[in-house]
Amino acid sequence: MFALADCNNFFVSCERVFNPGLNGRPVVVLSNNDGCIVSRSNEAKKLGIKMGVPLFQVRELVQKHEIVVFSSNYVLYGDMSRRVQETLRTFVPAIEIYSIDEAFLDLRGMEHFDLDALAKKISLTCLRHTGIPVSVGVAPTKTLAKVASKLCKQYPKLRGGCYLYKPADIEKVLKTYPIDDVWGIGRQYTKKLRALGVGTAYEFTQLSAPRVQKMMGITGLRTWKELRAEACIEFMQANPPKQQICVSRSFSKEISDCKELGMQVSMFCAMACEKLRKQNSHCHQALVFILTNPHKEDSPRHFESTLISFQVPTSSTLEINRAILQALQRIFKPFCAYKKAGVVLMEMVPDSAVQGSLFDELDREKHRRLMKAVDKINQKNGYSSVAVATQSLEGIKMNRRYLSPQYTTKWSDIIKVKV
DNA sequence: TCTGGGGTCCTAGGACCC
DNA sequence: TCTGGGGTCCTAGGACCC
Repeated sequence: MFALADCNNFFVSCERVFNPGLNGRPVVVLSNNDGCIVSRSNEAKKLGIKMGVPLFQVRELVQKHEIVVFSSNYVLYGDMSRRVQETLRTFVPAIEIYSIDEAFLDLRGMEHFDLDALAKKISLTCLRHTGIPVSVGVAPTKTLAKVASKLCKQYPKLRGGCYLYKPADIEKVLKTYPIDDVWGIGRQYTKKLRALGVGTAYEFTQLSAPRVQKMMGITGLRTWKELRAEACIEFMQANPPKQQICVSRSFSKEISDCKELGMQVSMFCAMACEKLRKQNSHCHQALVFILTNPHKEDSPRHFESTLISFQVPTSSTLEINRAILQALQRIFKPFCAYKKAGVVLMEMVPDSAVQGSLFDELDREKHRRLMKAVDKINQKNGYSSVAVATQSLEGIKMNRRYLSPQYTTKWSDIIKVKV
């Protein structure tokens, strides 16, 4: 058996923990740059606010119903996520962190426990310890555990925990479960399946295996098997190092000045390199890209990227930054208004497997020690206490009009309680 | 006026090798 | 006149996830 612990409306729930006056009111949280709605309270969902819509398209609705709006506060959400994870770890030997608001729990070998009671207990404990409501679904496969956790959200009677294992129960649930809510079935497959008259998860399980494989490949077949209670998506306790690391942002105002753009890109580069070192990797390649606003029809559109290869894999911010800024010079076009830029690191190798070169001119040991010191200082004293001089000192040019305090990570933002 | 930011896996087809 | 058989690697594109 596997469990999925899924935080309900996670970003909104984080805001509510420190601002209980928001309970019962419609609340939404925006993406970076205050662009789109990425988290909604149940009240906001009921008002018809869709996931991912740009804020400006629902402005009227927001005003009419006095929907409370927040910019995304990832420092807060990251910290709350860590607290939930730590609570989960106290219940099971192994958890797989699937995303900022979801984790799978390995319950293999725990079948003699009352798993329904356990699920409810986990949910209640998370709420008590962190203030975040969590839905815990337990089932024989990961895909069915996802189904079960969704049931918790639909039926408050379940008190946050649902154990779905009897074949008859599974069949009953799948018969009313919309196909597009199944994990692994996205928009394209939904369209194809609906055209075949498959509207529920149950109907999908009734197709033949070869037909499913032909239409949706091996991944589709896995989903099909999982819905039929045959576990085939592995439980991954340790998350493997990333094969790509990307840092990119949209800007609040378009940038036409090469130097100014360089300062932003330089900062993305430093952020990406920090992530790279954190997972103990070096990279062979780096890519920088810049683009103009694709939504603007009348001004010149431009997307450009360039790839840099390093002879010897590197994780030095200095080396990568220099190469990236040179590359940026080559692709930058004057008279273009750039709306977004990013840096991607690729072709990773572990620190321990770096192939050196006889003709290397860089003192890599010196860079390594310097980067280690920089990371340590920044970790202790806060983000970009020490930075490359080409980096922007003002941070990212980003709208964050509705930002909440950093309640849990900044002394001055900690809530004061009056006695 | 205003439109996010990260990732992964799989497959088909082309280039190339012997 | 006739024109093999087996393999690998790489890339782009398409699907998916949160």
